Amino acid sequence: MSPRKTAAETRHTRQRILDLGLVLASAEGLEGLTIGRLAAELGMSKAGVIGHFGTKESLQLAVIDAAAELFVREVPERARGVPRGLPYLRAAGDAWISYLERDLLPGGCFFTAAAAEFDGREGPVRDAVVRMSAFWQRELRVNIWRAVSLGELPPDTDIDQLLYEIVAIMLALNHFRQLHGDVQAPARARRALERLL
Amino acid sequence: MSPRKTAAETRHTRQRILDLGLVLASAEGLEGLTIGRLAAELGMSKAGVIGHFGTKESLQLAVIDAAAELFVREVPERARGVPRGLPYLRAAGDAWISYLERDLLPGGCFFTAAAAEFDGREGPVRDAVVRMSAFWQRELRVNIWRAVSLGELPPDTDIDQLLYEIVAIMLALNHFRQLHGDVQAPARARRALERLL
DNA sequence: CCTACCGATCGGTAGG
DNA sequence: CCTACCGATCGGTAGG
Repeated sequence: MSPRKTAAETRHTRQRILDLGLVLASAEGLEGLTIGRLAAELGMSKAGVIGHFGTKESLQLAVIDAAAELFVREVPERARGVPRGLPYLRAAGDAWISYLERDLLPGGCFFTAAAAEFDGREGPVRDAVVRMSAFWQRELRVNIWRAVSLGELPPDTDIDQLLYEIVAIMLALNHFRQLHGDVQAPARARRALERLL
Repeated sequence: MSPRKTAAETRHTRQRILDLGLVLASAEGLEGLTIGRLAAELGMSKAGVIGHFGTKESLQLAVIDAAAELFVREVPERARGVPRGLPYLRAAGDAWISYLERDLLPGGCFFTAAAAEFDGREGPVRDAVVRMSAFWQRELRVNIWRAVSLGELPPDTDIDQLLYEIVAIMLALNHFRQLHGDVQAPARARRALERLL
């Protein structure tokens, strides 16, 4: 009867926009993501694209959410069921390296790119990136703490120092892989992580 | 006689453009750097700005050169005269941390930001960023090799692994400082570096 | 170095 | 979801 799309079709279109937005934003940045380009590549009008989100900023926030979903699916979900503490840290670290190694997004780790892009700015987009980054670091920190409590790591472990060094390994993996095309970077990351844990 | 500017004045204007361009690009990215904004903040016309460079891409390349000059002045120059090998690595590492700690540019390390922005693209700008990054890493690598040769580091040292971990420390310093405002990050970087060297 | 201007694209809106 | 349109800004040029 009605030419209107069903709710399911609307959701599907929205997801198509976000899937492509994630790919484009990882390569060109969240600011370089434009409504016109999304529309052209999806065979839609600009109004059709932005209608799902209202403003470009809302679109950027939705893409960040989509990136977070991808990361959660690829890293913490793969360590689910593993005992908290050192085993969890090792499983999550392996999943994290594997996630970066498989190049799921053309621009590498979405959050590394977004963090570098927005660390000098202010506003809701920066805040969302900070929130996601902080959330995952809290998750790691809790597990480091537990590993120390259980005696899986030395009692004099500096928890924030170890967290710093784990994050450093992953940032470097993304850097060497994306900028220098270094195929040995995942092996280096694994070796560095083994030494820490 | 002539209303034309002298060559010295022209050079001075060009340098003013580059100085501001470096500040703006570190915060908003090399792509976010616009000719119109530079012109407005310098009280010039757009034609006056772009006339010094020809195209935006040439302007971006000139800003990269200016960033390289700043880095060289702040890091390798400060380690000049220090014996090559482990002493040089320690001096350069301290200067590098100090450079990031003093927040000389509002967006943190220019090359870290530029690397993340252009690692998913192609062209002369990306190539220039890769070249600068590779140059400095070669410098570090030579000194690691020498430190091993001189017995300052263990003979079984994996040179590229150590280089990877040094770069990782600096990437993390920039990340924690810029994104999370972590004032303890420089201390963490120093501690991690001491453990490596 | 300027004014004056170009076509292209930006994010976004009105109305259907 | 579309067409048609808006003002603003983009990089860049002509001519002086």
